[in-house]
Amino acid sequence: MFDEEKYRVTVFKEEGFTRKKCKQCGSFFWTLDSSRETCGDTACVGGYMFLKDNYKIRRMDLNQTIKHWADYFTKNNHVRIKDYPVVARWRDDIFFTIASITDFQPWVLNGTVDPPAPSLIVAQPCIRFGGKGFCDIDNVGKTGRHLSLFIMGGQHSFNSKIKNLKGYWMDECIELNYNYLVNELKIPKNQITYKEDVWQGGGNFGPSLEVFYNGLEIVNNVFMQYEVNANGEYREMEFKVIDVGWGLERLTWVSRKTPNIYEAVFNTIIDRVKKIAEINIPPDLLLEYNILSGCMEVDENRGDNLTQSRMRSLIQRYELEIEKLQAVYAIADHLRTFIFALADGAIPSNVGGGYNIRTLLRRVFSLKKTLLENIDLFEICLEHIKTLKKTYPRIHNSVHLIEDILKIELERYESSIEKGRKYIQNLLEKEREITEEKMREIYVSKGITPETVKEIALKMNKQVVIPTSFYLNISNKTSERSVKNEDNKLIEHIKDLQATKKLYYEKPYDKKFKAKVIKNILNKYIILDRTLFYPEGGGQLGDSGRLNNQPVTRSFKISDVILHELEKPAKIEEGVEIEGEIDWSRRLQLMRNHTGAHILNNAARKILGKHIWQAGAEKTPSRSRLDITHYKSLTKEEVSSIEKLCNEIILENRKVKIKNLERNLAEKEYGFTIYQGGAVPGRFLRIVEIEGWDAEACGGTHVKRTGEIGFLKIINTERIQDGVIRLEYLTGNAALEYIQRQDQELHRLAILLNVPVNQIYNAVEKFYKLSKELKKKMERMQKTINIENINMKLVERLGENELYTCLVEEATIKDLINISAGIRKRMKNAILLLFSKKEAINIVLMVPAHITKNVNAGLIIKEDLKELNVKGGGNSELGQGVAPLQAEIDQIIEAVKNVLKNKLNSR
RNA sequence: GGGCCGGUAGAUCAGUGGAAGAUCGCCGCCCUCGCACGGCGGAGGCCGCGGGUUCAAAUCCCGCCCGGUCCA
Repeated sequence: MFDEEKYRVTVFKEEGFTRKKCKQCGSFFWTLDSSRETCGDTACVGGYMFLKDNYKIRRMDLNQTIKHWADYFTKNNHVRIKDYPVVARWRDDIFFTIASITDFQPWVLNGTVDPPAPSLIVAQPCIRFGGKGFCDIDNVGKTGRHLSLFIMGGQHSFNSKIKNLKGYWMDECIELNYNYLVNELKIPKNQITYKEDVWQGGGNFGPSLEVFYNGLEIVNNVFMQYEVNANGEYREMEFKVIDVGWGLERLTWVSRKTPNIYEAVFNTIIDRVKKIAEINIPPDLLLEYNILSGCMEVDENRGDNLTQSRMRSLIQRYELEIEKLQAVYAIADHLRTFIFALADGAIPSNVGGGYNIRTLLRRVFSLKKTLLENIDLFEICLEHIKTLKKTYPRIHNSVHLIEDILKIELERYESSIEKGRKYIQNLLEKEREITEEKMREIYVSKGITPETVKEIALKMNKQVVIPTSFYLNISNKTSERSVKNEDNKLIEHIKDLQATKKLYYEKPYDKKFKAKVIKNILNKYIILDRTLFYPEGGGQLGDSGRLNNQPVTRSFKISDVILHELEKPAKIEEGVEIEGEIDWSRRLQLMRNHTGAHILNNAARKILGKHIWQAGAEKTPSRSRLDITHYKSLTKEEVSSIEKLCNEIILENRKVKIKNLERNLAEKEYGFTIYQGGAVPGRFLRIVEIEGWDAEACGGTHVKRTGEIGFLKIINTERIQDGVIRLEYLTGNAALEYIQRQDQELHRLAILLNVPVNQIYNAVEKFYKLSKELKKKMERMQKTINIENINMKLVERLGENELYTCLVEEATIKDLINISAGIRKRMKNAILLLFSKKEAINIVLMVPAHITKNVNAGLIIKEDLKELNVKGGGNSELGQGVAPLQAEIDQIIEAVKNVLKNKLNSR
């Protein structure tokens, strides 16, 4: 796409790099070694060849690497900024921070917010679970270089004349980086190659140069320079950005020359586990094996057959030990990701990013179970924390959770496996084979893999075939959601209008205002130059009220224009001044609920731990709810502690301060906990701070002091999904009314039961038990009943059988059946025809088992009594049915008698 | 966020429109000097909740709640 000159930077000219074409992959690359034929990519050079190099490089651990790297760039005019959380709360398109550039998307890159400095660096932990070109979890442990979490050394420079940002561009960038590699890290220069590539994403693109050290990519230099429009035309951007990502763990690896990246970064953990698991592989053999392992990416080319067989022959006698060792690597990696994610507020769950965390943990459990029974996962986590906290002190946030969550997740995993095992055993006993269809259903609905099915089948001496490309065929057939497009039509009407002035921020306690009508759309939507009406947003409902006495039912905004929706069409002329009034009691209640949400959120954080984040919220005047991230249901005690703490904050009558801050400043001053409500757009953030308690970026309306909330009552909590707890709460009048209603109900109950309120529970328990006992007693009596004490009449002798009938007062069908069964026990030959009158005439016909070859009781009721308006059915021994109240019982008896006579005589 | 599977005795589950079951556990009795085993008997159920269809619903339909699981 770009020609040679685009990549020919000053360093290449000065040092004498030449451009060559890789004989393996065909890419162009730059090198100082005129005899080199390959670009330096892992597969092209046949593995991690740098491990065979004899050059001495300073040995560093990961913390030292980060410091070494950061020191170099800060000495060279870069500002080091604090890294962002791994959970990307400021983004609504991704769950995790996947690159250092993520920190600046979208606000810096789209020009809304200025970067903290023209040239900066950040040691950004990034999590990648999969996706095209990203780390596939299956590669971790096997390829020697893949990690599910890695520290990306982000090196960024921003260039814009308009914004007065004077960064640097390609020449300077490559020179700077080249000097670091050669002079600081002491990597031999003739082993360094620069591979040409084109980077693109999000409508932007530009040239990139990937830097390899003899088989290992260690830096990628991306120069975002062009943008593409809808027609495919492109033009140079005014705002140009350098996006360089250093693989900091890879630098550590290069410095230590261990067989793979895991041994370099997790060495303390791996040494210990190796002893426990008794893994002993000769070091030179492991090195040889790992040099080749770089070509074994699971998703892409699995390495050619030659490499595979060479690897196999290398480890012949150590196959199990290699497998174990790779499990150790994967576990060490996964647990590091787990604790990092936990520290930044992610929780294992069946939805969202939490699901990735759960999958990761289950992989750990499974590897431990099959290969490394004796290792202690919690200890490994603690070891990670010990190392990581030197650079990332916040990692400590997760320490109080790890043990508990590991325990809970393990229990869930095991019970899930156990359930699956039973289900499969059951299925295999009944079915001869398991179809592919069934296999798919089992996996999707119960999470049992075909491998597990096969394993269980094998133990039962049954054959099961695992379908080919099984996992590829699991696709999601989700229906598209229909999008409400009424708002889209409105966009046409408002696109040239100015932003509405927001009076509700300046004067949050005003009820009336005057404003000019800017536009009237279809006599339904009114747009003013200014308004007190708060538009729906941030989980808070919009205001209702009146405009010139016309009721307004809803207010909402499209970009910065606020629309007032009228209840019924009204002619409000454009250009005139009108008077508006908001429904104050409703607004006040919304304000109480909103400030209440902030208090509640932090109270939950204080009581339950730092992993608590807002996961959603809704505030209506009557009822509000706040969803928080937490990994198990709340106990009654926890709920009342949270409630108590909330009300203390309310009683302390703290100030609620509101200020607008530049995004960078707000993040710096208050930290990332300001993003409780999710992504907030714009350069300035409106920070709502409850003095000494909580600060959040929030566009809602709030009371001035917490005391105005009056009282906060949590009325219900539920687990709406794994990892998310919903708290329903009320404030102010609504809370009081709720308590009063509860109180009234209790008193009604107390009067009914004739006991004091505090004894209601005991009283109800007593009555409940009594009613159960009576029901039992009744059934027992019905079953022991005798013909004599129930007024049975003999209708007819039919050979050895006798037809009896009886009308039982006040009996249900079920009673009749119980009575019949009771009599049957004593009189084996009786044919019983019982009736009772309730809403209709109930009929039960019970015949002895030995005559059912001739007589079918159910069929008699169903077929032979049709003419008498009897409806019903049953099995051969027992028929049941009903007839209308006015039917003649005698006629029914007569009919049954005749049918029986016929059937029994004709045998 | 979307899809799928499930909720029946203390536990594990069977029951696909016609009398609510099995196994384990629990209680009592027999056997034994005693225990375990064995034998006999018994207790234990709002069949998740709420509607609907039907003469009749654990069973069919709709909604909700709860649990599990897969995919983004």
